[in-house]
Amino acid sequence: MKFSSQEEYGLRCLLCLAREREGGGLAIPAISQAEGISTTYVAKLMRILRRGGFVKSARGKIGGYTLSRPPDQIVVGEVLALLGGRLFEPEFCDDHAGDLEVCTNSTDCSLRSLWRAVQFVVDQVLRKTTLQDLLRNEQKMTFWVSGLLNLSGEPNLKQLFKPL
Amino acid sequence: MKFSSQEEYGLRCLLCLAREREGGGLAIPAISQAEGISTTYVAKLMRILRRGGFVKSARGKIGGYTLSRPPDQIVVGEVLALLGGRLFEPEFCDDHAGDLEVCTNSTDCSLRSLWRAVQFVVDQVLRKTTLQDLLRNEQKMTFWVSGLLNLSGEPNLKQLFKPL
DNA sequence: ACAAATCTTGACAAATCTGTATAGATTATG
DNA sequence: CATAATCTATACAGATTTGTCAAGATTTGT
Repeated sequence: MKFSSQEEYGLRCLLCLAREREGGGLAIPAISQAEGISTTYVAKLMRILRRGGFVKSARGKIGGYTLSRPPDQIVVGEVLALLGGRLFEPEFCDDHAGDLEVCTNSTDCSLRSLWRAVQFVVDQVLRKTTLQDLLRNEQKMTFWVSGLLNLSGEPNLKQLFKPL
Repeated sequence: MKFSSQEEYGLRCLLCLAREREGGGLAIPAISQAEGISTTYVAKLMRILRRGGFVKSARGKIGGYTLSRPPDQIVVGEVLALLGGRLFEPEFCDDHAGDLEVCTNSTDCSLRSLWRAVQFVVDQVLRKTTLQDLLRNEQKMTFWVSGLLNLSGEPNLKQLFKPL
């Protein structure tokens, strides 16, 4: 299970715009330079983000990209879903009918339940995280995340660093 | 963010073995038929699982594969880490020193913190899930997962089905 | 009208992931 | 020993993802 390149770089481009105060826009070359991605790749990513409704574009000499909404109203989970799809797609195992019906294939469906459980906990985090939240530095971000997870105090912080 | 094919099919092969009571083994053709995967692909996956220490193999006419340990001692998170790697690799952003040091690059590191947070909640689920747990049917599995997530009762169950 | 800077689009090449093919090594059984 | 069934290992082709290229369209300012 990995984040795709498109998810990582797309989100970085969006963060780049979020860092511009008062909705100031950026052109592709500026984003490219700031993030160290080629201009053509930035163009491709921004096109996806535009069609997903997260940014607006303007052509011409003073054109560029701006966020469609303030950073605190752009949910990271929705951005990642656009760039990389969802972990658990409803079509994963279609042998069942109804919302809580039990599937005929117990093997597939125990996987299905597991996939859904993972999707659920991931959404718990990503639904509550906005671009604005990602503008903090790492230390603040770590404490904030700790709060998200209903952890409190120093000892639990260490859990964030514990390997599997 | 997706589970890879290798993660899904590898875990299915392992589940196939777990379903054999009393550590009875299975040969590649049997697993292939049970899961609908080609024998050659099963062979490739089982090789990975063997080198990861999750199964033992025996060659010859009465050979085949068996789990190295009982199903309740095989942690799904460890299996998936072998088959598909980790979401958050420690090398993700190496510009920092020490465990709680703040990275110089605030952008990279807010992503780093986010990735780590997602990894953390995923591990919360996958560390507590064993092959034995996955042998339940979907309904039992859904309730069990609900307990894992500190949810309780019918209303919260619905959360598992809520889209992003 | 023209030029310069910008975004837009589809096609393309390179890298990675998926799944298959093939040849070989090991072991039980007669 | 011979055979048949098994696992082992590497190499290979197809599909997908990643990232680039090139030609075009739009807008500003002169």
